[in-house]
This record gives sequence, C-alpha cells and structure tokens, in this order.
Amino acid sequence: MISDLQQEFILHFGEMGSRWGINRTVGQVYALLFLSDEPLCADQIVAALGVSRSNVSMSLKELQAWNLIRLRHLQGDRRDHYGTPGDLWQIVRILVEERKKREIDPTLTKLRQLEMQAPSSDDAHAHARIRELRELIELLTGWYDEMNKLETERLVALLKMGARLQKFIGKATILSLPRSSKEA
Amino acid sequence: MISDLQQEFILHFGEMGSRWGINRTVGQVYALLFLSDEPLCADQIVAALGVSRSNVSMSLKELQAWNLIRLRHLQGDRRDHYGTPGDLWQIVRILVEERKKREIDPTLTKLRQLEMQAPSSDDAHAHARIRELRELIELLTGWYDEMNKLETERLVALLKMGARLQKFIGKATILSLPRSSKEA
DNA sequence: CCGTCATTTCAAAAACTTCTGAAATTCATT
DNA sequence: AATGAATTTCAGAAGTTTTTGAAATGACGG
Repeated sequence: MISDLQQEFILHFGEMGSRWGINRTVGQVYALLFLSDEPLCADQIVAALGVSRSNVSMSLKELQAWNLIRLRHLQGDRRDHYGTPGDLWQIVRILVEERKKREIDPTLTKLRQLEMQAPSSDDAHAHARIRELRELIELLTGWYDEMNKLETERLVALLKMGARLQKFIGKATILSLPRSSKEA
Repeated sequence: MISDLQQEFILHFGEMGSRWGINRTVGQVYALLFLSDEPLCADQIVAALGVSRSNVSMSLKELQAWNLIRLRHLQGDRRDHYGTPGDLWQIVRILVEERKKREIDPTLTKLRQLEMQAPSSDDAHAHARIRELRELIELLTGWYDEMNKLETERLVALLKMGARLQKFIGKATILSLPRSSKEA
C-alpha cells in the first residue's frame, strides 16, 4: 500500500515533528496526506501508519486547527476524506500565517501592553530594550504583510531575483535613505 | 532586584518558550539577560528566577549551543558572566540561522537523498511531490541566503521599502519574466 | 598540593505530553 | 424510533522532558 519512498518520507516527518512543534503522529499523518494522490479517510490512515484510530482522529483535528488539511466528501461514501492543498505555495502561506499567529502575535501584544502600563522612567533600560524589540518585530511583520499580499507568481519572481534585487536596493538606499545609520 | 515590568516580560518568555521550541527556564533566562543592563552570573540568575542552580547551568549551556549568549569575564571575579548581543539584528540573524539549521536543513538533505535513491518511476506522484517541495525549499533558502548577505543597514532599508518595492517588482516581472506561469 | 569556590554531571522525582481502547456521541438510513 | 457505521471524547497507561539535589569535576590562590 505504501512505497519505501513514502515510508521514509513519512518517518522523517514524524521525527522532525517535535522540532516543528507538532507531534510525531501529526507529522506522519500530514506527510501521508501530502504524498497521497487522492484524499484518504481515517481508516486508510490507520492502516498506513499503524497507530490507533483515536490518535488519527485527534491528529486530524489538530491539522484542521492549523488549517492545513481540506475535508472532502466523496460520492456515495459517508466517510470524511482528507487531503492537503495541491498548491504548495498555499501550504507555505498557511504555515507562515499560523506560526506568526501562535509564536509572534501574542508577544507583540504583550510588548505593547508592557510599554503602555510601565510608568515611563521606572526602569529605563528594560523599557528601551522592550521598545526596540517591539519596533523590530513590527518592521518584520509589516514586511511579511506586504509580501503576503503579492500573488504567488509575483512572489516567485521576486524570490528568483535574489542577487539581482540587490542592485535595486543599492540604488534605492542611496537615493532615498542617504544617512539613516541610527538603527541599532 | 527585578521590576514588575521585567518580571512580566520574563514570565511571558517562559510561557512562550514551549511554542518556540525551548523550555520555560531557558526562555526565562534569556528574557532576564536580554533586559539586563550588564552581564549576570549564574547565581544572580538563580536569585532572580527562583530555579535551581543546576537548571540554570543547563539552560545557559543550551543558550550557548544556540549561540545566543556571550560569555564575559569581569575584572577580579572568577565567575562567568553572561549577556545577550546588544544589537537586536544580530539576535534575529542568529535565531533564523539556527532554526534553519535545525528545522529545515535536515529535511532538505533527506528530500535530496530520497530523490536520488528512488528508482525513478517507482512511485511517480510521490516522487513529483517531493521534488516540488525540495524546489520550493531551495527557492526560499536561496532567497534567505541572499538577504543574509546584506549589511543590516541595507536590510532595514529594504524592509522599510515595503509597498514601494512592489513597483520595482512589477516592472521587473514584466520586463524579465513575461510568461513564467507554469510554477504550480 | 591543599582548600575553596564555581561549574557540570547525573540519577531519580516531578511535570507534562502522547497514545490507546472503551464508552459516548452523532447522524443518515431504514 | 431503532439500527449501525463513522467519529469523538476521555481516563488512564506509556513515554518523554524538565527539574532537582547531591556528588563529581575543574580551576585558582596560597
């Protein structure tokens, strides 16, 4: 049912899961669905991975919370079938968005809150460090928001420009931001 | 010894730690060092956080493995003192580099290996999906490598361009990649 | 080369996460 | 309403990670 190639890919995703902040089974389920030609139902996943039915159910639920899988109902079959978006770029966009939501947004909120509530000169150095961090995160997430607006085709074109883009930047920097070296 | 502001920041980093793939104590130690005006020794960290001496020792070791802290020896004091880089951009560069090393590079290696070892037409769909994924990761990491070469000042200028950059890209796309729509 | 202070290692305890099988729930069909 | 297939929930077992105190190691000054 599962080729050696698939098997090895699935096991790798299971192992990497812990580094990616998901658990082994979730990683394996996603890897399986990612490689599969057509959507699979829960029992097929159980058969392919050799884990319990309930574990598969929970893993699918977690993947849905991540918005990473798509539910499909096949003609004349009561069972739910699950698949991944066919377009890899959509997967990347979802992953980045969800990680930002979980790993960055709560901290940005907290930093803003701390800046507001601190009675100013109470603890000047810490206050300054927090402001600096908040500004940096806002710069990065602002850039991300801009890039995220681009259609995939343009985004890919931009990424492929790589080195060539640096010429543009060089010009733009000299032209529009001649001496803004007070960043750090 | 520790202001309310610092306290709250430290607790937040501790809580976020698990989402960021580090543990609570490591997060708290980093937060403390990040805010501190001058480098701290292990016992000061113990006093500030109320965790065991050995836990602090292990957390510092982990932060050193991440290359996120700097050891400093003060005049006439045998104890090691630890601090974070003063330049936040250096911290961001280290974080991105280390996460790439842990979370992406092993998978890229594995994908290349799987593409080599698969006897071609064995499992065409899975093979194609893996190639697609490998190409996408290479595009993204290649772009990252280019950006990472930029000096901070230029990188900041680029990030601040945001929306304005899209005009350049629009032009560049039309000029140099007129009909490359076979990406997905 | 001894005593003292600083740091690291380690094995076991505590805390936490993941996984399972059994029971409960849902829901389309009869 | 009763049936039965699919799915979810849940309490506890299994597994993993984190934290600790105690002992070992290292390192400096006398």
